[in-house]
Amino acid sequence: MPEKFFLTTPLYYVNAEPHIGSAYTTIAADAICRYWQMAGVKTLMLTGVDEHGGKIENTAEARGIKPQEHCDEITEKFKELWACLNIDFQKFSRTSGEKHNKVVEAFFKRVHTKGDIYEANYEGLYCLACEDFKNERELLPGQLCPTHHTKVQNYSEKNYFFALSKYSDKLKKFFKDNPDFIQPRFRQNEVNSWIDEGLKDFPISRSSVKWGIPVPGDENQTIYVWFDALLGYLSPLLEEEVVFSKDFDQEDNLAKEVAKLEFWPADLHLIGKDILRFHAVYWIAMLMSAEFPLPKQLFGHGFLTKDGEKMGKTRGNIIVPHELIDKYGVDAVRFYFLFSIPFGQDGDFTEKSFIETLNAYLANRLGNLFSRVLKLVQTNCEGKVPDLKLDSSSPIATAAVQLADKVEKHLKNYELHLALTAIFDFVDQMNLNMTELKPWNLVKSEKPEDLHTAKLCLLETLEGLRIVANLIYPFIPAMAEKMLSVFAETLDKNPQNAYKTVRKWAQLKSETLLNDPGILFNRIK
RNA sequence: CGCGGGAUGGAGCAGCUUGGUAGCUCGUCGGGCUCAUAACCCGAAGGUCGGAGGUUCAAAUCCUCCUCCCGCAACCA
Repeated sequence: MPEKFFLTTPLYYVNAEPHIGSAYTTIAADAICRYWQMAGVKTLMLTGVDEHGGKIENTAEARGIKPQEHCDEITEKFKELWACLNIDFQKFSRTSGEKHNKVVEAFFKRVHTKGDIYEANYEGLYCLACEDFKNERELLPGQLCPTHHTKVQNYSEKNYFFALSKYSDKLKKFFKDNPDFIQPRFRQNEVNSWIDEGLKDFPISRSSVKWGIPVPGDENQTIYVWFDALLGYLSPLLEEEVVFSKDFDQEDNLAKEVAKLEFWPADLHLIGKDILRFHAVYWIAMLMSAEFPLPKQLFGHGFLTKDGEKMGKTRGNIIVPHELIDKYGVDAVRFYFLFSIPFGQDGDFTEKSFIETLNAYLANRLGNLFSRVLKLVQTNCEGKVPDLKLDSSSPIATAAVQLADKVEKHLKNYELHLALTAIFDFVDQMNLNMTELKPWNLVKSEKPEDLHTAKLCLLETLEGLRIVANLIYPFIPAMAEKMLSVFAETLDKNPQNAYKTVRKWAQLKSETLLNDPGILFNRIK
């Protein structure tokens, strides 16, 4: 078990309202963090927004409002969505804040002092209509801008460059020495090939963008968004009085403060595969330059498609998180994405398979098992925990106490879907066990030993469900709480305390009354 | 030869790292049970694992080549 766990989601770009992709990342992050938190690890989850850049400037302008207003609005939507999705983050990072600016300035100065920032001319193809540089590959034949169909021009501007090329060998060695750093492992190949192709210094300032952090000592340029945004993982951890103190950006002060931080470096940067380059190459090199402690792991998950197609506004096939939540509930959304997409790979969303999965797992298996056992306990045991001695060597008991280890193993490997699969294998086992023993028949028998067997079966199932409820909590907290409320009279309501009993058998107190939670998850018709 | 991922019964996927006669969910068909949310259980039909070669006693799993799909390709969030 780790000593502490600091996880970040990407800082989402506020160019548009939150979409299902951001929600997916954040749900996964939340499940991972909730697990460690429940297991007693000191945990910090950071999410937030990335607010600077020319694109935001343009979007705000198009809406006829100031960039800051636009950012504030979109930021609220992100926060609201995280609340709806039951996301339990502790830090929310915004890159438009004054404190963040100070941190970025100090970082810039530090890297500059290390000799890794220099001025040079950036030459590129510029589209006057877009007011933006274009990549040769995206141009139409004849060097025409793809949006404006006008010819782009050669253009040269003075920029500040980060000396990325200096770090090729160091990065190479770092990834070689830390083979588990990039997750899933297959993504390491891609990173290696980027480095092998040769890393070029890249410009980290823009003269055309106003909405950004001014380059220290050069008010005509702003710092490139990525250089700024990545530091958003750090700035919220530093205290105000430290950042705003007089000599904060002098000498090694920033480094000293970073060294003092309890949670730095991040144990996991959870990101989408699209921004792997920025994290695996740029960010690590930036931290190397500043001589700050490096993160422990990077996980690049896959992308979601809808009905086999890439989602996009132009295609009009975007999944709006709120629509799904309103229609099916938070846990349904959380469960589907965590369970039915092998974590790390791309996954497809179709409403049909969404509904099928939820019905099969949440309603037919878990929900139904709850219903059947509680009904039997109600009619045959006066709704109380049967007063019997449990055998801790029965198949159900054995599987139950081993379940936590399985779940934890998969969680450590970020195999969230397998963690859930393990839980449901156990649920299946209990369903099957009941079907075989037929307690509903045994209770009608004249023989006392039959009645005993029946009640023992019910008690075992209750114990098993107690463990399931605890272990499934990080994934579907709301439903898990509903399950735990059944045992309210006999269990600690705090998930952290309840979790302590997850590897132990026979924890329910005899003769305590069980609450009826009603239907756990309604079948979707 | 730019890089990476994928191609497995009707649909969606797991298995491939550590080779040994293919597994899950949904769907279909037949049966059972009745405690339960038309649920649960059993059984059946259905795949020679994209194609071709190779290594091996043995390959979905390792190697080579090919085809098709998707993503990325460094100022793109």
